Amino acid sequence: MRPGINSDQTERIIQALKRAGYQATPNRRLVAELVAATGGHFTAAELLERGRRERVNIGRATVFRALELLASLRVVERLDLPSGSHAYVVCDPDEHHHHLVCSTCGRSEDIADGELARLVDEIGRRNGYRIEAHRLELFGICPACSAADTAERETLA
Amino acid sequence: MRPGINSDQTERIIQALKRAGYQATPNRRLVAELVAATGGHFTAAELLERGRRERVNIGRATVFRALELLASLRVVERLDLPSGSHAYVVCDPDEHHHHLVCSTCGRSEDIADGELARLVDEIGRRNGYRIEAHRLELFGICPACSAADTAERETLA
DNA sequence: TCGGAATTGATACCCGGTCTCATTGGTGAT
DNA sequence: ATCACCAATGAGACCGGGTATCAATTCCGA
Repeated sequence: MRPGINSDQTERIIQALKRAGYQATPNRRLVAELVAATGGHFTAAELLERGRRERVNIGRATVFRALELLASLRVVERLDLPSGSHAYVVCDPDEHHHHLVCSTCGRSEDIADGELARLVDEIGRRNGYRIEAHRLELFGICPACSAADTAERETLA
Repeated sequence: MRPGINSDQTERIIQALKRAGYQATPNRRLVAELVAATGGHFTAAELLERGRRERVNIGRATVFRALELLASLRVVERLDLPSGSHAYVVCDPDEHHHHLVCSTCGRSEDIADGELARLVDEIGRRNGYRIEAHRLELFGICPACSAADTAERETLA
């Protein structure tokens, strides 16, 4: 992990906590760091495991609570993978967006809503629904994994 | 429930099962009927409960298995509600589509992919991802619930 | 009618997440 | 510095949705 980049992000998360009136306790700092240290998605169980490597006594509930808190601040978002399981991703709390997730390495990109808003409006109008929320999730192979994949294929051939 | 409409749909589900080489057992017929009898989404637990009202000894696993089977045939799809819980909806197995779900009554409409495909392509290209799957979910208030809501509001006023 | 495969029910289990509750720690007013 | 109080924590029980196991049944084709 590149310290410069991630400690920035850690700090941003901590600030978000404080701004919302929550304490920046050591546990929450730890979770913030771990979250910031992943470029992609992670499960609660993974995070817990990583957390326990640094602070043995951190409770399962504490990790879930921290994640829930971060989710409520929109610093983190929970996504539903095609497999049916859940994962969390760090993301930009400031604007409505969607996620593009690499199914190989788990890396995730924020996608601006863009034209989708128009499309969603139109669908609502056409069906007479008052739309309250929408969610778009994209899954695929990221450039790096794509490259790695073809490289491997070539070595085998 | 209107027999004409739903027995058609029940039959379609049964046919799909047979076509795929599965037996149309009494249990599966029951599940098919129950599924067809709902206009909107339902949880596995609800379905089980309704099932037990008609056939006391139907097992929980059997219901889950039937649902899983129908899902694999794309007759039914599992969706992730904003609340985080899961629900199932009946839907058209023949073409890729998305769902518009009423958050009040649970009714659900199939939405054709339409322009979305183009948008998805473009996002993939822009990010260098090879997109494998995408999912759009819309939540809102259906016309009927909207109407009921304003009606109630007026009586109160 | 028979034999093997498919289906079933009961039940134990698993996993992600939440609840409870007693303890600990932090914070702000004094 | 002290104290009172609320926020946060850990342990562990609990819960809900779903799956695995396994023996008993049912179905279907020969």
